[in-house]
Amino acid sequence: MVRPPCCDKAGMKKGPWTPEEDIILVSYIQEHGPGNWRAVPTNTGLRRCSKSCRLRWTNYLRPGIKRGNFTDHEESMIIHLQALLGNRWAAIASYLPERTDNDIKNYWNTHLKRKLAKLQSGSDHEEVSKSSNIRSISKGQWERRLQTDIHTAKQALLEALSLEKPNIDSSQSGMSMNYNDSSASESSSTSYASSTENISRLLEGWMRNSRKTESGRCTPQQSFADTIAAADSNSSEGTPSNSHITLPGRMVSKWGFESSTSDVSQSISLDEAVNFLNDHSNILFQDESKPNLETQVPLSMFEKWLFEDGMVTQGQEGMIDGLSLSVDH
DNA sequence: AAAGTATCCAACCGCCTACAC
DNA sequence: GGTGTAGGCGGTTGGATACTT
Repeated sequence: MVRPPCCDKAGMKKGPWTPEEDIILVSYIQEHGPGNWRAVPTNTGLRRCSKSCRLRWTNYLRPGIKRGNFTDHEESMIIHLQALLGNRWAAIASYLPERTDNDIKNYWNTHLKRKLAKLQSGSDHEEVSKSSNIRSISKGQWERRLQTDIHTAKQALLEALSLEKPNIDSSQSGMSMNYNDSSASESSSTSYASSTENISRLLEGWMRNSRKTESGRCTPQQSFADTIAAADSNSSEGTPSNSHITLPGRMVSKWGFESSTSDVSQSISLDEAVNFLNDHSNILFQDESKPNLETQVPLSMFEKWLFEDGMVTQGQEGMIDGLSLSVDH
């Protein structure tokens, strides 16, 4: 039996997403929420397959995604988790809430794999191969253990968390507002698809145009060319602006951008927008696929449980240390 | 400056699983 | 229980960019 394609491939567009497509998708998701991807191309008129829409959202448009360089801590976490879980990128990504599985996978394939390979062919080959043996032995044990214990452990940790909630740095919360986000602003790529902040610039520009055209109404499509121009001019300035906001979908509605047929009936300042985001972040992101950070097991606790309880008792802490120390930065 | 090579990463492909009927 | 479908996942590709010669 041959599986039919997820959608009719004929007439479906492929390749990089355009700003307009992104806005249409974001606008649709703000109205309907993520999910039911099959209906997205039909309802939005996007000539994209449902999978493509889902991927674009989860890997790029979804709020809370951190882009740019991986920190040392993130890097060591990936190495540790990959050693324990294998190439289960989605599982690994669940412990790095701001990173997508695709990002982690790419980072592993392009950076970490090479680093580890370099290490393995290094001078301390003997020690490395010893660690590799330990790793191959421990992986199965740990997978089993993880399967059986992870739920219990998480429950316990969540209970502990509910007693003393850690202060979550706003810069690390699931809500990503890219103003002052150095990692985002670092990206100086000129291609549209490589920069999330372009979406915010786009929307910001669109808002500006909305105000400008309030008296003489025009459709989003009509003002789109101006918006692109505004985004481009912002982009060329090079320095990040405090007004660059990565907009979750529902925000767009608040500002009046509903669909191609909607009127531009509201306009608010960016400060107001930030306040709105702060006030509504719990609502805005509650149904995202990524876990809420408040319900996410903190990495330090997870690591502690993972490595102290297991590795130490099995005399394997050297493996992890060896791996993390071996990663030259 | 131009050509060749390496690297990065967004997006696609195909397989698998869960679920509805 | 069997079948069809949607969504999720990991592997891979290809275009763009960066770097080297």
